[in-house]
Amino acid sequence: MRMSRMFGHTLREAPTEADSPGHALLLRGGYIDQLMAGVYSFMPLGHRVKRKIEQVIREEMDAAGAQEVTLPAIQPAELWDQTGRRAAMGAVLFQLTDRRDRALALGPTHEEVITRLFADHAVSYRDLPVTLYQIQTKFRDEARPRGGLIRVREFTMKDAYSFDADDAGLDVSYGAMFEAYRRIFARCGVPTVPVQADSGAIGGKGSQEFIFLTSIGEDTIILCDTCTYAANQEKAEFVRPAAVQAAPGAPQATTDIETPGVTSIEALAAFLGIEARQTAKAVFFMATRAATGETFPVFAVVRGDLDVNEVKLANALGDVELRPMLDAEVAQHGIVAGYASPVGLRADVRVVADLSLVDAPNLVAGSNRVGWHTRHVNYGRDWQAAVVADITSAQAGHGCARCAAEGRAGTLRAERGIEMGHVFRLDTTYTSKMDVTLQDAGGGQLTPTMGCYGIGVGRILAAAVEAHCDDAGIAWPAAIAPYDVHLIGLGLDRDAEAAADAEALYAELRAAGLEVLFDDRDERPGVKFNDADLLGMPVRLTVSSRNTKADVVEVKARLATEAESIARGGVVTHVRTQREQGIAACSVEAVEARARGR
RNA sequence: CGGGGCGUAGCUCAGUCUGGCAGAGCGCUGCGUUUGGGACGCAGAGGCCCGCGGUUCGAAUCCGCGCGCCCCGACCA
Repeated sequence: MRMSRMFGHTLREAPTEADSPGHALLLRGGYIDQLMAGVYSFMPLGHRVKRKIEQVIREEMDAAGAQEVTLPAIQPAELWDQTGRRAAMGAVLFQLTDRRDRALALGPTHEEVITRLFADHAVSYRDLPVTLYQIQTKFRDEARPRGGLIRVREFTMKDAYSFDADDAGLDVSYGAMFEAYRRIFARCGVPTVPVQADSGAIGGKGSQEFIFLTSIGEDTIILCDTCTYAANQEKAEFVRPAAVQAAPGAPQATTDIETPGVTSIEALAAFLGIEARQTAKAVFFMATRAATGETFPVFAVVRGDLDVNEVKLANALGDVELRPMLDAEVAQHGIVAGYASPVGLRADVRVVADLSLVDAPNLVAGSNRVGWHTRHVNYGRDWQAAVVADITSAQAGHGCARCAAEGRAGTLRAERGIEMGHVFRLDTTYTSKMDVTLQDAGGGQLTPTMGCYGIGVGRILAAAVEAHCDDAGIAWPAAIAPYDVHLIGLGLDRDAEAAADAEALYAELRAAGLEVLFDDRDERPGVKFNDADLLGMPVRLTVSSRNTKADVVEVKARLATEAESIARGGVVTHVRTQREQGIAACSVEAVEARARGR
């Protein structure tokens, strides 16, 4: 491509909308353009990167035995009613009506469509196993798009769906996708860590996310410093710090103490001169059961040094949506905010206790009257919970549960990260809701078990830039760079010989199968060098009068500090070798080694 | 959905408080000089000052109502 003909210009200053270094570089380089909140165009350079990422994905999916399809983006809304997800998705689902007033939706994901397609065309166990995938535009009306290409409302996603006869089959399909994902992220130069994750609204029995660890991430990831345990904070298990045990003898009798104006755990601990873990903390929610629409109050109790984890709490209650209780509802249920107590609660309030409370004696809890707390509150003796479960979040410094189970001491740390891909064991969640059965080998019927596997193409692009850039610009991983080589011609309008040399080299490189961005513009050298650094092709070549006279070409890898002169005759081979080395550098081992080490 | 900020040239931003010719730098066009890390001179082009309504002799500027974008939070497959 001749730069003199390429659509789009580089910017010296980044538009103010840029909110990360990588996003700024993509905007400055003319890779992407924002049309509205969370909706982007990919300009020629950005489009090329996107296509290359898709190609990597396609190759790995095909190699894993998956078959590519294209599913409709526009779908009947009633399909979403069959699984109850039209309601579950809520406002995130883009909905519209056609001219006959039929309710439609723009696909945010395709479990329903693929399950229908599968049901229509698979008839017996002999059709299993099968994995189908597509690379498609998804639509999600996110409440708040952010982070450049990270959280957007229209985006390209690769989604794959596996169908198997049984759990053992699902394990094989899931494993194949998991390994393909590791290769995809590595080849694209994006370091990721697989972490245990909550399945969320998509349902199913367990899932793992591939996380790119970065300070601009929107998820909190918990990692062990000793073993390989890693999990999303929504899901992470941990060893609770020990409770302060009672002095020898039985739990003491409760006594009320006056605590004027003391409504937070910190204030309470300071006021009484005790630790936060010697207190009980209460948080109240309204829960709505998704299946029935039934609404009920929830009173969550955790030890004072821990925080309620809403995802875990919702899971402990089973298939509910939670929202914080309004002030009026708090009063209506006889709860005194700031001094709430699990002791003597009304029967219609569902009490859920964290595991940390069961063996923590003599805690200080609220008295359920303004200005008073109660000492020596004990679970079992003074109050009971409908559910006792893990409903608190792991935090940095907590113990690693896996290490503890295996007799080691591991300490957890917390980092920010972005979800690049997510693999789910859906089990028969969708096939049973949509009533899909196949004939089995024995003349009976079987309900296939599913897996689903997603990757955000735009997120890979954005993360690749965040992971590979410097102050001057982008440094693309070899496999996804828009062009393999950036060929700069200096002073070509003044030197016909150098101009002919540059043209010849441009042709030779292309004839050798390399993709070349040729800066043939009438610009000063500084402009060209700076644009080359900004745009970030892996290799830069410079042809100029003095190089042509010496029968050499200057070569510089994007991140190298110095250029080197090599004989004109060896340029094509040299570039090809550099490209191969660049691709080899993105091995699974090399990229994953980088992933945790940030 | 709650809180905050911002909408003026392709980009970055002055001008708004205190109403009175639509501005600067970069970028863009032409000519000339220059030419190895974002040159210089001369001459130009480019604006629904987010929109609508109001106040006023007069509104980018003041008032009201919208819309859009960004940030923090809530939410997030």
